Amino acid sequence: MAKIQSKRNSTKKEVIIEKASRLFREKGFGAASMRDLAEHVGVEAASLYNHIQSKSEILQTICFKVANEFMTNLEAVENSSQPTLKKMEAIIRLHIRMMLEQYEFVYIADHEWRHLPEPYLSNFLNQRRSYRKRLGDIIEDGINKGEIKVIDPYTAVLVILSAISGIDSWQRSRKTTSAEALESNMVKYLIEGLKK
Amino acid sequence: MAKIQSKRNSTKKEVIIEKASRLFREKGFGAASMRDLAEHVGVEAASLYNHIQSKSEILQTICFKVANEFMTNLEAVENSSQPTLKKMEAIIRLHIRMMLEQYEFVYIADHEWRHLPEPYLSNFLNQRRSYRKRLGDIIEDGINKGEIKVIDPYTAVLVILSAISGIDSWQRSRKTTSAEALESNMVKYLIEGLKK
DNA sequence: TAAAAACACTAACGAGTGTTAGTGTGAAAT
DNA sequence: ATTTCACACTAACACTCGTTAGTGTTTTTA
Repeated sequence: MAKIQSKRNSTKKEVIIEKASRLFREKGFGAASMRDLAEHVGVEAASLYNHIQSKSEILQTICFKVANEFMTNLEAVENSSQPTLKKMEAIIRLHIRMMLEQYEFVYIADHEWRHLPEPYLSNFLNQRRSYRKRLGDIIEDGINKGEIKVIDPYTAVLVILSAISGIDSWQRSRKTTSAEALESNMVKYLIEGLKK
Repeated sequence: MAKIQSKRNSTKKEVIIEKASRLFREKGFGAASMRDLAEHVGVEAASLYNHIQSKSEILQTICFKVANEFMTNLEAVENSSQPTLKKMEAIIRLHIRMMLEQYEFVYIADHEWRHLPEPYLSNFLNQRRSYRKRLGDIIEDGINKGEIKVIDPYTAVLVILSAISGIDSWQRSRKTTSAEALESNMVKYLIEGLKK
């Protein structure tokens, strides 16, 4: 089949995307060049095109991989029959874990989606809008059932998602805080704001 | 004195910076070109250099203008003798208002500082680190005085600042929510998480 | 072992980048 | 009225960009 598996269990295309994710985060999509990327992969720039179609295909792959993962999780939570607070906690914990474990990917989907070409850009934004809407619906449902405090659902979603995505700017400057401690501290703050 | 004031009370340099802030936000610093900017100003690209020294000078001006404004406010709050919760509310409200009223500038200082050249980059990051540290100290002080709930101060700062900076991705999609409502909803959520 | 497929290489393209040099022009200062 | 100064212009330089063509080399398949 494929000639090379540069690391076990990963095709060269996957290696490229992984290296690219690091580069895109550090420099931004626009400022990261294919020659830059090629050097990190250990190959000439032109050779990259034996594995990928374009620079923007890399961005698309990353953005939609992340979007799909969140969407899948959301559906699972929606279909479960936990109390609202537990649902929200599950979602918050997944977001934090994704942020800690797949940091580069999540960061790019969060900050570099602007550079997606149409029609992917619209597609991505639609998915994001839908995700937030459904998250808001869970909260609204909880309010109606009297399970959580009366609060503007959209504001709550905004606060929760933004707070988590802010971990990026924190993490590297506070290595003393362990991942578990950070997770539980954040959950505490964010869930407390929902409790009656 | 100066020949032109393209709008009353603003020099051409200020006009350039204002137009640039819009452009940098929409496209990102790297992807926004000087020829792009020139067109918005209504002038040829080369003419911009009669007013500014370089593209990156524009970014520096914006980033440090915002940083200084926040720093000045923080000092005022530190030197005041309100209870901790009032201090935090004042800071939160200023952040939200800055986000709503000087959106482009704040957004760029938040997202495009990466492209600052040294030594400005280090300088900016030091200021940011110091700002957060001092914010954390206010919270810690409040905990010691028993005025607010026991919580990890750094996590609280992270949640608060990130939540507010997330307004950008929200605002345009929810025009129905007025600025005042958004502000009071956010303050409610964020302050509630601090109360005993 | 021969044919085929996979993939890395060099060279180059056309377009776009920030920026500088040099020049012209009209308004302000003397 | 003349000099000075602010500022817009055109042209160009020296890159860098993503990407393609074409070729050689190595590995897999038949």
